[in-house]
Amino acid sequence: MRSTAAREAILDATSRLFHSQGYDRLTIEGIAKEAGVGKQTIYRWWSSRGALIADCLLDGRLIPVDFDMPDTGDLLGDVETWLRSVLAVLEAPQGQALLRSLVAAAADDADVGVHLGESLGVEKYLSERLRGGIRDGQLPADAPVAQIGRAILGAIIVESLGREAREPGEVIDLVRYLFAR
Amino acid sequence: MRSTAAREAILDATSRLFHSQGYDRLTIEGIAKEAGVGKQTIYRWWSSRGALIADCLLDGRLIPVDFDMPDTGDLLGDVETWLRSVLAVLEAPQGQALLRSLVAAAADDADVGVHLGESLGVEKYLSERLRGGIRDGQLPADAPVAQIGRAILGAIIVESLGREAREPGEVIDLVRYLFAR
Amino acid sequence: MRSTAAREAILDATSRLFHSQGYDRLTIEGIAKEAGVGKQTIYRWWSSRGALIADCLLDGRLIPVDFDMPDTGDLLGDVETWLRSVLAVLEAPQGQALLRSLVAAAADDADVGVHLGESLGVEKYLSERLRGGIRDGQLPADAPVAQIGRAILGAIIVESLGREAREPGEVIDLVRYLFAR
Amino acid sequence: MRSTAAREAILDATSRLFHSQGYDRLTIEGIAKEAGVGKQTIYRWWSSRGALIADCLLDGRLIPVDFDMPDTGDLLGDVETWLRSVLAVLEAPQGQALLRSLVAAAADDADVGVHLGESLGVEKYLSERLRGGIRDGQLPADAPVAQIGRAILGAIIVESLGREAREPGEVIDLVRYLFAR
DNA sequence: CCTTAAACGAGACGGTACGTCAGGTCTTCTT
DNA sequence: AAGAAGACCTGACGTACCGTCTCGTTTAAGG
Repeated sequence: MRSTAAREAILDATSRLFHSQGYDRLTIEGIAKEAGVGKQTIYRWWSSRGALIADCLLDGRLIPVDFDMPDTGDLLGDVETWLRSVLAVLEAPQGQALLRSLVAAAADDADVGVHLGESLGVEKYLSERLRGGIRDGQLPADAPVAQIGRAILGAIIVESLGREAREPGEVIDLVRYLFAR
Repeated sequence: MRSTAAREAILDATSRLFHSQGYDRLTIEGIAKEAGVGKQTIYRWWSSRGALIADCLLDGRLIPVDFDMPDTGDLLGDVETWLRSVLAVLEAPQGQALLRSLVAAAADDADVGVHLGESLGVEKYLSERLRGGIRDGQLPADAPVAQIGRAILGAIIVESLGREAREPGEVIDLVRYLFAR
Repeated sequence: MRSTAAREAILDATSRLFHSQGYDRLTIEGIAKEAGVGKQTIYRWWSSRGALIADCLLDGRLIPVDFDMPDTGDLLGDVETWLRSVLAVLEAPQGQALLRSLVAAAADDADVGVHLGESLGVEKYLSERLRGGIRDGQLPADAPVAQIGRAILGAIIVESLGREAREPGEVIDLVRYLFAR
Repeated sequence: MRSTAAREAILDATSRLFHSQGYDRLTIEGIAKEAGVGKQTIYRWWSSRGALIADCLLDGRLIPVDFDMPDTGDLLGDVETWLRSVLAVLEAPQGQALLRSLVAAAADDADVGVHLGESLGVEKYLSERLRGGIRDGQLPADAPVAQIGRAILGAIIVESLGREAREPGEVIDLVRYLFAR
């Protein structure tokens, strides 16, 4: 007999606070107060802070972007389209901090970890499109599709962890290098 | 006049506890007790938990491996040599957890972030070797060296965050793909 | 909803430690540990160490003596009865130290101060009995009743602060002098 | 080869801080900093905070008033003269707080205790004058001189501990009652 | 429709850790 | 040699959250 209103309020409060304060300042008490909810109601339905964030992630509340990707037949162009929508998130105010918070949450909690790449569209769209690239011969048959997806996302993450002043074009250079053959 | 004994004891305790308990369970009080030191002595010299970890990282206390890399003339072979020594860290017991703890620390704290790649030898050895690959024509002149380094490290990190049962060969496939042309 | 068990345990621990260690060695942490209680539970209900002691005082946990005083018609005799029960507290082991601790607490904290004389029966019994002495003519109508009470208690306190080896009869001499006319 | 300059500076700082902050906020570190002195220099010459205060007391740095008392032949008048100079201290700004701080220090530390009454002139002047009162027949031969002194001082202290809004005349009523016969 | 058990908000509870303050001891360098 | 400076270990401060545990109070089914 679970209250959907409470669930809504909790996930809402969680994503709001996650965005405004980051993962490390996110507390269950803060969420409960923000959501106007008792702490027990949170503990009743989620086993940990991580589970809560994973739920938000799955609901698309943390990265509210649609990473759907067209298949125009131009592999490099399509991948750049996807990449630009990911980079757009990072260029928003606090975008880098948001990514690092997601990474921190993913490092802390397995639930978040398994859903992080997913909610950025890596498996669903990027890898899928790469497999298309193999089918139509734009990529060699033995191209390690999943690894290439991880490499692109990973390069973005490592750059963010390094707090380097981002040159927006750099990851695109990587992508071009990956498919230039 | 700063006590070197205290500094030693603190960094030692920090790395010991970091390895045994991970970043999220690492507390200043725990370190102080383990090191037989007052908390104030820690706060006097380090501004945060992150600064402490960054110092351990620089001292090579967290990843006690030498990532020096030969230049045998065989680019792919040399990169695989480097990669294998990185993967060896992950295959040790708790290796994956160690990497995730490092990532969590890097996400939390800028000091750690800027030194993470460094202490895995990414800039110092890997990128340097790649530049050598450009010089001797094994890589095209416009290969984005730094990005390739981040991509390899990033793929490893993303895989670890995803808690995927590691197939040891997978990242090597990526490396081969990157240089196979 | 406040836990009476916790309140009981805290006041109990406080008075126990106050007796055994004195005011200056009395710590909130010590009380919390002795009471098997979290520190916050103390801070939630008492604003300071003094408030805690004042509460113990009001509950009769620090000076567990009944200072009720008969009215036999013999003013001097009755006052001596009261006085002897006060002196009995001082003659107990650590009695002088207990009084000094109470005085220290009263000097530190207003709550304790306003209740100190009260819990020794100065206002309730001694002053009341003196007013009876005025009514039946054993004291002049303009005798400063409250001041006389304070003088007797004050003489005891000053003597204790002076660490003078107490001659038990001395304060009684004062009382006799006060009423001999 | 003790430095008198340091001694001066320390006692000066102590009494200055004692007056401005009270006994409970008086710290050795604060005194050292205020005096421009190393902590060790304090610990070298005084065994405790109390000893320091007792020294200040003896030097007349805490109650900078001369309680010398004339002998005009009028016992009550002379005692009132002494009393008024004591009450003047209390009526100064923070006078009550100063007295309570002295009492707290006296309760904490025996050295301070034995000198408190003394530095208010109780033994030296008041008791002495009372003995004169016996000699010239204004007091009965068996009047408990020391006790009467303590009673007067004690009444003032108890009143101050009770945080009662002082009616300046009240203690004088006590004195009049004590000698009206 | 009415009861009745669950889910709920509120928040107290025993804990752990935080970052700070001061205690008293101990160099180390200066005068 | 004594002192100024201040690092050191210790222990307590008052606060923030943790996850668990009552409390009444909704609230939504099922009798």
